[in-house]
Amino acid sequence: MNLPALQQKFVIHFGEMGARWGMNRTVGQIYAVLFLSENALCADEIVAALGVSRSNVSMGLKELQSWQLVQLEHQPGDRKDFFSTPDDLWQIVMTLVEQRKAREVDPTLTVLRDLQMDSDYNETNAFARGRIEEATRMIELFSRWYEDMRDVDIERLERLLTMGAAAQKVLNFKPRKKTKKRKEN
Amino acid sequence: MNLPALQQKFVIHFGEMGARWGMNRTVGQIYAVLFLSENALCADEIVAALGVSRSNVSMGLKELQSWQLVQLEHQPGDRKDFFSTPDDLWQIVMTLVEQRKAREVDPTLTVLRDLQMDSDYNETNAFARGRIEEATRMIELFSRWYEDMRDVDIERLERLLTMGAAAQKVLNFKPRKKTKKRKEN
DNA sequence: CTGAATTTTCAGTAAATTCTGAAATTACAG
DNA sequence: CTGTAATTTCAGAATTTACTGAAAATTCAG
Repeated sequence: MNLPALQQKFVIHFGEMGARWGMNRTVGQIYAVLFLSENALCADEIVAALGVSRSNVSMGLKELQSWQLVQLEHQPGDRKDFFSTPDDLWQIVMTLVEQRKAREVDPTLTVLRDLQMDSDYNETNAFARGRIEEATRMIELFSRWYEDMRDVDIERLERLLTMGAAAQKVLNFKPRKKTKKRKEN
Repeated sequence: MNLPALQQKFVIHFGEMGARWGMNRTVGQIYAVLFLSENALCADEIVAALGVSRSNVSMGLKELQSWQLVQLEHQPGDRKDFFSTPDDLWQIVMTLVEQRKAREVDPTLTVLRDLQMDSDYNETNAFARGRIEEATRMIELFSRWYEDMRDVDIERLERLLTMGAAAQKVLNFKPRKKTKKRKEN
């Protein structure tokens, strides 16, 4: 890997995280390199930075495009494709959230609804039915909230988050539930 | 797999999702079986339901315990371990969020802070430094919000979500940003 | 068109992860 | 203690996923 030591740490960390975020290591690393770069980079520059094969970078960039996490641009008089990440970090976060919702929660909601349409849904034991319905309601609640919040911009977000936290504190006149799920390892 | 057809669909779906959620297929399936079961189950019952090896179930249950997603109990006069999921779905969701935060965002915050402590941080190019600092701020913002919201219960949450969404609509007197990140595939 | 530059595809391989069965360990009733 | 039930560990096998290099396809200047 051919990068200043500090940036390399960042890139390696994002590689590890990428793996936990449904991409893979290389994809995470490509993203990290682009994220730290002021100007858009072409595939060969990424190859040089990461020391992986050209084809791997090509596939990684395709993956990032499918996540809409990366922008393709062209430079005058150059035939190569150049890639960059949005300047606005908040937009990046929202895209990530949108994509993960689409990949992780929407399909579940679809399955849950399908199950409830199933002809022998009512044969299923009542407890399982209750669980399925409860889960459906919970996901729908979040989905509706997400739809409402989707386009909020970052300045407004800071206000809303503060507001939400304050509201929570105000509403919370009863003593809090004992918090037993704090981890200590 | 030895389960009523409808429950089997549910279990298989959660297996696929489990894989996207940093567990693996079997772990997701074990969780799904427990989630749909009114009473706690022992390992052999899970083996029977899923048709995987006893040792695989053992490892899966250990993993679920490390996520604190599963409770171990004992039944009078029985030496086996029995496992169940919390009755309260909201608690399950919060545990998931807590755990994913601990696995996906906290380590990143640590790395970002470390980078900024690094002796040659100031040698790093200004753009990259800006990105790192911006990312740090964003994660800290969410972390603080999360801390405030962590122990809210579900009835209160419904109010807060509604409130948040309403607040967002009220604040949003300016026209919304053009939403260009909706995917259509 | 032609051909050089660039990107993409893909079959095969490498690497990583998951799963199993057998053996080891633990837990506890008698 | 002893013996049996139950759980865990772990080395190797099976499966899945990631990566590469070579070949194919695409793009576009001339």
